[in-house]
Amino acid sequence: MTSSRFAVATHILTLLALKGDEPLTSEVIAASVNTNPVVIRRTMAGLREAHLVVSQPGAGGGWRLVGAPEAITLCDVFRAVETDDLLALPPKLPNASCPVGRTICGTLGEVFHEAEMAMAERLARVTIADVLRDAVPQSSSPR
Amino acid sequence: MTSSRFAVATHILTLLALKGDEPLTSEVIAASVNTNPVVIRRTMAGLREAHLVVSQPGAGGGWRLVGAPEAITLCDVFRAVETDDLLALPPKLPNASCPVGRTICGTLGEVFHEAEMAMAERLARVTIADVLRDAVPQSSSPR
DNA sequence: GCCTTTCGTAACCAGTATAGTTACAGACAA
DNA sequence: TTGTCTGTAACTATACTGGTTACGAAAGGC
Repeated sequence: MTSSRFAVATHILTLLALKGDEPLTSEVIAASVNTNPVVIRRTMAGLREAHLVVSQPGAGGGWRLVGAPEAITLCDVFRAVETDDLLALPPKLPNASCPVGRTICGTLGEVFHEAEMAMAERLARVTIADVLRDAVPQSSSPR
Repeated sequence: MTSSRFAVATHILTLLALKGDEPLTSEVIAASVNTNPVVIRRTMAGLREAHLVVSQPGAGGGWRLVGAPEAITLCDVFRAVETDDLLALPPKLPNASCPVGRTICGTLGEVFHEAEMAMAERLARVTIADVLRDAVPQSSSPR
């Protein structure tokens, strides 16, 4: 199981998309996510590094979305906040004197990578704008 | 990040496939995986419930594969040992008085499920026989 | 320049999960 | 009946997460 950082990050970005250009403080965001402002700032660190949001200290400051909600996919969000692999290899190396132990990590490493790519591709088909449309149906005109 | 149970379970099943009908004890398996026999038995519990292996107590006992290695996919193995969802929703419910907080869990729940299904489909395309072929290339005749 | 607001981050705590280990009861075969 | 296995409970060390407090630094209003 992953941490909930990915879910929290998506929630935040959707909230920022809803508010448009108005900067939101960590405290306001924390009230919607129902957690602590520090937890929000911790999550935002990854999003800022990925250039998905910008932050502004001082009075009247807060967080703003960088790009268009249509241009941010959930895959981008996932990559920004979730650094570890989802599927884990064993903590200790297997016994190299066994033919299976010698090869299993390489084999599984490839398969795991492909499986994670398949998941990422599915996430890439959903954008923050899609998530926002679920929250505020009238927020977007049908194409 | 998941536990390493999935990787360990795949290792074990490949080992059982390599040995054919000869039953392997937890101790022998533990030596190949490089861990403790109890860790092995713990992992096997899920595989036994899923009818992927059978166990036999007593002298000359141990573990044997139930079906053909070609018939066991990594998706089967994953489902047998990994019970939790991979992608997690936040521990505390969001604020229902916010339009995003009200809907985000439902929206993300669907997306997460679809993403996990995409991963499972990829895992279903690999069998224990495939993994074994990586370990012992001559173990299988080319089709 | 000073004061308020806000981010940025370190530090710490509680809860939880995992892997590893010991211990022992129960099942089975020779 | 004895030795060999599985099955499982219990305990430990370790690590990660989320929550919290605290405080420094940046920015803007007065």
